[in-house]
Amino acid sequence: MSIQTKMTDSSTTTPINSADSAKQTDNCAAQIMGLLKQDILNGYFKPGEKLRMNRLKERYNVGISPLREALSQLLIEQLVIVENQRGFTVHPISKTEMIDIYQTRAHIEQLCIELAIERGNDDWEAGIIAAAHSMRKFHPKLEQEPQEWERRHQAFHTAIASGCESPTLLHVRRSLYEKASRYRNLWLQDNMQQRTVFDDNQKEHDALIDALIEKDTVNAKAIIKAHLLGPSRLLWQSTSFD
Amino acid sequence: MSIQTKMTDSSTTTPINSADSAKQTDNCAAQIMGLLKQDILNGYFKPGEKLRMNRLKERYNVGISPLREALSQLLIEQLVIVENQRGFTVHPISKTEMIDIYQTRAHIEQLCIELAIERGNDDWEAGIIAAAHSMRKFHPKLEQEPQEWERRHQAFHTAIASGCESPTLLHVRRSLYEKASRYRNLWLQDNMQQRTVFDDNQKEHDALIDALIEKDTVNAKAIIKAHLLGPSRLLWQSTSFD
DNA sequence: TAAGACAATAATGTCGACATTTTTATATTT
DNA sequence: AAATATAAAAATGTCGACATTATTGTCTTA
Repeated sequence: MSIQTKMTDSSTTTPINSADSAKQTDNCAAQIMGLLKQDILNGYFKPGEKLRMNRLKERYNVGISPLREALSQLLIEQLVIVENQRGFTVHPISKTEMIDIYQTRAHIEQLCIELAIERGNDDWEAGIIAAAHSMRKFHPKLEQEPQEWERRHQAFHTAIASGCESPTLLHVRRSLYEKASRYRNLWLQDNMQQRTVFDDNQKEHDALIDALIEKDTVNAKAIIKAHLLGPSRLLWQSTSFD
Repeated sequence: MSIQTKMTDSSTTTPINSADSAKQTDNCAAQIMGLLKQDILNGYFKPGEKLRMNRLKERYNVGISPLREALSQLLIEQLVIVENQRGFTVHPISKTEMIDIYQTRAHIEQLCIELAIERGNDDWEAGIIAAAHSMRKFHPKLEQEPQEWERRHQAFHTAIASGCESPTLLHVRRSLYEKASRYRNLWLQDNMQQRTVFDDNQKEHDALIDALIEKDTVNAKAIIKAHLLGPSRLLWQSTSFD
């Protein structure tokens, strides 16, 4: 019935593995880690919620050992916290932390862009154009499949940042993106209908591409900062939490 | 005989817990995580070395479960890697990765300083002066207790960076410092006798403090970059690995 | 009625055991 | 003798079980 013992039986694994990118080469704990991360980032497990082992066992159909491993990995990314003999808890959210994460993210993104303009070659520019095209084509279907649009949006910005050609810096960037996405998901549920916000987004994207091609570092950094921090300001002002 | 079942028996726990900062409030896995990290950073476990469970069990006197948990935590920090059904391995080192880590670290440190100069108050300046004094007083005993000097050196730079008042950014900074310390420890074993390097260090520290007090961001950023990347250049040129 | 002590319940953290897989050693064949 | 196939050995990854600890509910008492 569990994942790892019946690896040949596809009927039991598919309902779990079909959810997202779970490489078959990874062991059970790594797969659970991905699923658990998704559930936390998407808000299935609420901030501050206690993660009881029995419930997790039932949800993912695995034993305690891989669960503890998966939770341990999320521990370092500060998505869960642990207290001795009191189990695991979803990391609580706070307005101060959110502001800190978003501002740090803006600084890191600026750094990526600065280095990318220095080091980026033609392939880098081509990758940006391609990602922008992919995102622009999907713009009409924004309301229908928002998460696919978000995927392409992320791919666009990743194509830009990857020009820095620093795996270490990109690792930091990814970690911050994931932390921020918790707050973003909470926000998107309320503000998805605001189409105008996304139209402004599109204009900023075009301006950003122009600045990148022209290697205008100062302008590009200003645009990306506004692009990241602009929408989050709405969230800061809301007094829904903290 | 194990740690957690005989928590009242101090005779068996002290030889393990006395090694370093292992809070009694943490569970067994967290303590093992700290010890394991130390052993990897200090080079007890060599890069690329296979971490056999039986050996780890004997070394730390615990079962498999807490070991897997501890290793899972180090997995995210990229200190160990794991392959399905082939166990854990110490993350290998490479010259390209080292260069990337050090350069990223320099950028992050510059960012911390830039923000610290903006946001830092009198307490921040006082903390720097105090840490510098503590380090300077220990300078004569550098050869006798190099690791205590290193601790004070780190405390000095942390006092500076903490002025940015961004837990998220400081978390990133700490993570990069730990990754870099693997390479630094390998280097220190060979170059500890070079006293002149540390004397240059001292001059740079004084210049850095001056720039910080005068809120000379440009100068401070240049100094910290040279301070971080200067010594590492020696390591880059050595062809001892990769 | 409210506060505190005590018992019952539930949950956590670790170990040992078992099935599966990888690695090593041996034997066989050309 | 070298290469492949086979068998033995070791190591990994997961689960169930047990001791310890926290939490909840109940009962007593002021």
